[in-house]
Amino acid sequence: MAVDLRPSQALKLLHDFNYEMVRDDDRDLTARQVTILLTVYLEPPPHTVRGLAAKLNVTKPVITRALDTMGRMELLQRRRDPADRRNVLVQRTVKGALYVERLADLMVAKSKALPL
Amino acid sequence: MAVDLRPSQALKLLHDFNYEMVRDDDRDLTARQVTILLTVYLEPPPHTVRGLAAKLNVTKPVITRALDTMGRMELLQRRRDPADRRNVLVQRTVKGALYVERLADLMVAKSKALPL
DNA sequence: CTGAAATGATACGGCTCCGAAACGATTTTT
DNA sequence: AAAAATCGTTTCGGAGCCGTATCATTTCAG
Repeated sequence: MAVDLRPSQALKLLHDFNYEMVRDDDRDLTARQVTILLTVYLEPPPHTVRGLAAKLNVTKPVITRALDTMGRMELLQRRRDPADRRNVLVQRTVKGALYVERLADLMVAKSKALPL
Repeated sequence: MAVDLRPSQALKLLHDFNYEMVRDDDRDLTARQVTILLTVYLEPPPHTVRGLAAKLNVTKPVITRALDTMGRMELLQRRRDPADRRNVLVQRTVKGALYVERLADLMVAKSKALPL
């Protein structure tokens, strides 16, 4: 069955999802950080700093700093590319997988509560 | 028909939506700002600083500053409550309505593109 | 009429993020 | 082997957002 979302439902879903995130977490990820995280978890590897920067249309330092931040949070990890040691490969972590799973569950729960 | 979203679809929707927002706008709203904006546009008035702060579980200055920022962007506007001049009523604007409409359209478009 | 309560705004110091530019390490080209 | 190119990081000054504490205005209670 296709996902058929009306504009009013889309807005309510967006609101309810953000509302829950804002209420729960003291400090949450920026839109850029979420996009980086989900890109790494949803799209096929490898993910490099340069590749992510080009894909998201941001500068390289933005990626580096986002990796610093989300690395501290253990949501992502860096690893040198053994083939070309100039590259840094961005990889998933257990904690990151759980975080992404929580995002998915929250979206699903909020979508189920939408009015017909 | 109910909105039936699987976890993998939810994540892709979240990713695609954020991706587009990040790529388009140089500077985007924070999760808190989005939540404030959608609360004002989706829930029945009146909306006061104190009421929004309590609802979102944030401090009052957070709301004041968000109103400063989104007021400059003309997405929301302040108005003194004539009945009780201590209150500030947060109201919609034409520009804000267009912005919210754009959010809805983007969500709908991305949901239509989801795999079955 | 005066003091307390309520409301939103402001001041402050701290933290994070930003883009541009410069930098060190590594690889590729000449 | 030297020079050029590539990649990610760091540095810099600037801007935004944070929570706490305080402030001015307005309303309400005694």
